[in-house]
Amino acid sequence: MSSLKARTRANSRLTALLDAAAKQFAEKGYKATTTRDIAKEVKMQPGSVYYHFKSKGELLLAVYEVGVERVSKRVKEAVEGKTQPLPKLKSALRAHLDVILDETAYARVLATVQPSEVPEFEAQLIALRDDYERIFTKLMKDLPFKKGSDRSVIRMLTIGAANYAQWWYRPDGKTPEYLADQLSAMIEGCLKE
Amino acid sequence: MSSLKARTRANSRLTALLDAAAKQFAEKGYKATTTRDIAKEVKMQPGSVYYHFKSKGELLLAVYEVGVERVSKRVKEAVEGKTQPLPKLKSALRAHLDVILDETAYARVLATVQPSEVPEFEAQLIALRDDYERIFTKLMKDLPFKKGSDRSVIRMLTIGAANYAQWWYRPDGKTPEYLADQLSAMIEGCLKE
Amino acid sequence: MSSLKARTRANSRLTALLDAAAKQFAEKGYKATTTRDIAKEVKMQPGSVYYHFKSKGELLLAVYEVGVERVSKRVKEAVEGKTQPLPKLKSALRAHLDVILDETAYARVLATVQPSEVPEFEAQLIALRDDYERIFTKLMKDLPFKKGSDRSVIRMLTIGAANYAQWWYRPDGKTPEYLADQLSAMIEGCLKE
Amino acid sequence: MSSLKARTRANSRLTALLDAAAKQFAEKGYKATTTRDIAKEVKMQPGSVYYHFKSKGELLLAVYEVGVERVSKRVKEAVEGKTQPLPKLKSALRAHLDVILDETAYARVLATVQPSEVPEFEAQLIALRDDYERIFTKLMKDLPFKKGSDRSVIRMLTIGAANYAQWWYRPDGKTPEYLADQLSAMIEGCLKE
DNA sequence: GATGAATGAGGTTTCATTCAT
DNA sequence: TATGAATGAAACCTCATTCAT
Repeated sequence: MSSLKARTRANSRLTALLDAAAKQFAEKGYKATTTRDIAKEVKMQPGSVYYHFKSKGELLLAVYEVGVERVSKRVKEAVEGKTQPLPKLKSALRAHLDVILDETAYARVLATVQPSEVPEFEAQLIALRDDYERIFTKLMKDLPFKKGSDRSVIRMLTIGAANYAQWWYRPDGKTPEYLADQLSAMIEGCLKE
Repeated sequence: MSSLKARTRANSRLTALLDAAAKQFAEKGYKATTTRDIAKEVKMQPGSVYYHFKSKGELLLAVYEVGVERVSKRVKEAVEGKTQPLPKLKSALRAHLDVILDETAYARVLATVQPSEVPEFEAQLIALRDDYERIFTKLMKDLPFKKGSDRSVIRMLTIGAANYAQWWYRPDGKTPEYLADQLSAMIEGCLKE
Repeated sequence: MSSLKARTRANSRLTALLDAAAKQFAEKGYKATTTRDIAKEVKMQPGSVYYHFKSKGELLLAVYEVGVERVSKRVKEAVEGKTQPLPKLKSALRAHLDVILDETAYARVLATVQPSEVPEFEAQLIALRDDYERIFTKLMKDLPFKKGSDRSVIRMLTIGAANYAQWWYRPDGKTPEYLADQLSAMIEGCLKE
Repeated sequence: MSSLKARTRANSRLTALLDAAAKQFAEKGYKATTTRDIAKEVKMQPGSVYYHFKSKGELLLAVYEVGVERVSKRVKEAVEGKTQPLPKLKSALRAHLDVILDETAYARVLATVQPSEVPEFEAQLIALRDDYERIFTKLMKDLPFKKGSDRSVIRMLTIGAANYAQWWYRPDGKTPEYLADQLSAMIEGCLKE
């Protein structure tokens, strides 16, 4: 099988299928999403999904891959050109929350579906997620934390705060950027001045 | 039917059933947990669960209730006697993370199972969770935030950071208290001095 | 789960289920037999089969076990009391063919379904079959074969001839006993006089 | 459509397809063999099989035809030149077992797939098989059986013993010829001297 | 206070087959 | 000569739930 990217470029049905899967996985979680319902959304027969993916798990894996790729790209772009550590992190957080709260569902799946829910692909899902989180590890490395502040714990708490936001965030309230700024301020409080 | 509390006091099998349910809901989520597996863990027949609870949803509701009660009690105890706002919040966060990361599974379910996963009881589950979160609303009301800091957003980000911790926290690393202190420091940075 | 024997004694639906499975496995083979059709024959829902057996494979295994038990019992009874090797073998072959060609389907399944068709239980199915064939190994050990005759090859050819008979035997022609006598005669030709 | 022979001569892909089908039908039986797996073995797409054959059943029929043709040819060649009935039969049995146990899978399919498994072509498959077995009917007609021996039953038992051998024969043990000799000896025992 | 037997709806997956290109 | 995409029927199996005992 050729790469997913090559395949999707050529085929709009496959893209639609992935979109539907991403949307439903993000909304309902992995287990509660049925291949039947995904198929129905793109007007396929349930069995037709299996022409494109060998199993429900592989479908999730594909969504995860796209998700990581998209959010990584956006965050990297947001950071580009910036040189000072704090503005860099701020931009990154804005991009992250923007993608997770605003955009297509792919990235949201990263925050919704825990790798442990799909034992057959747990390792691969974790690896993908770790890949992404490494971007933040790097960004935080350059920040001058106060004595007593634990860089890596703060990183995980921050990512958690951002990812969990999808469970309470309502688009009609504050913007993702606004959330990002509040979150940045929380980190800023832990820095030397 | 009499109250759950009265029933559990009188019946150890019922307690075991709830314990098993809490454990499995916390570990695998609502959908991925089967009534069969819960029953098996306490050596009941699948059908017997329905002697105690009318449905899987009601079982979750019961777990949620116990969870809220326990974590509320612990947090309230932790705050008791303290008068200054910041130490009060710190204590509360410690208690919260302690219960969520350390203790029996009941409280963890609050962070694992989203009310939207159980439409029949969504309203009640949200109400229970809101009840609990109100404790933090109050605690934060007394804190002197800097200009520009959004009390309610910071509250939600904080709770999110704490709840999400269960997905990455390993008991062999730092203690829950340590996490709580880092999280407190992040809030502290948003306060006037 | 208690033993199959105990369970079937107590429950006629389970017995009916096994009977239907045996009949259909014998007639159509393992793959071509569907759990749906087995269920339908005993007026159960397809899913109900899985209350009694964990999988289609386990259902076959149960049939195999009963099959081996029945044919073993009949052959052992047929041999009982006889002391001379040749008459003993003749009786055994008669019993074997009788059960395979005449009786309930259980034994026929042994000759119809090759263990390799059910990879998950291949080892167990082979063990069961070997158990049974050992009866013939013993019976043949006492026969005085001519020089050049290979006891074990002749045993396998004989069992094969008998088992294959179900593919061409028509109950309206000769009796199973008649076949057994012809087959005995073929073996007899290989003995010293 | 022109004859299969003509088509295969002209097209090596078709030959490969038939080879793969024969191999898999022989190994796994008709039902357990999927057109997909056959296609995959020759690196075709599943749909492409249907360019060559109208259905899975016709594919089997083609394999059966080739199988009968090959084993017939080999047996006829083996008999050629010989005049005495017993050596003739011995040669025939050797050839039969040789083809069934040693050679390409085509012939093995005759012994593995029962016509009843493919209702749409049952009659044709039986006819093909009967064609072949008639060779043995003729060979046995010339043998001087003892009184009491039933020529046609012995023929069927013999063919059964030979065909069933594929289920237990291991190439690392005795040779097919050796089996054939033992089987011949069993028949010989039923002859007048 | 529970169980044993079963249901029925629906889940994931398989597979022979079709058909436009 | 094929293939890529899909279908539709049906396969095995799961699971919340029911109910007589």
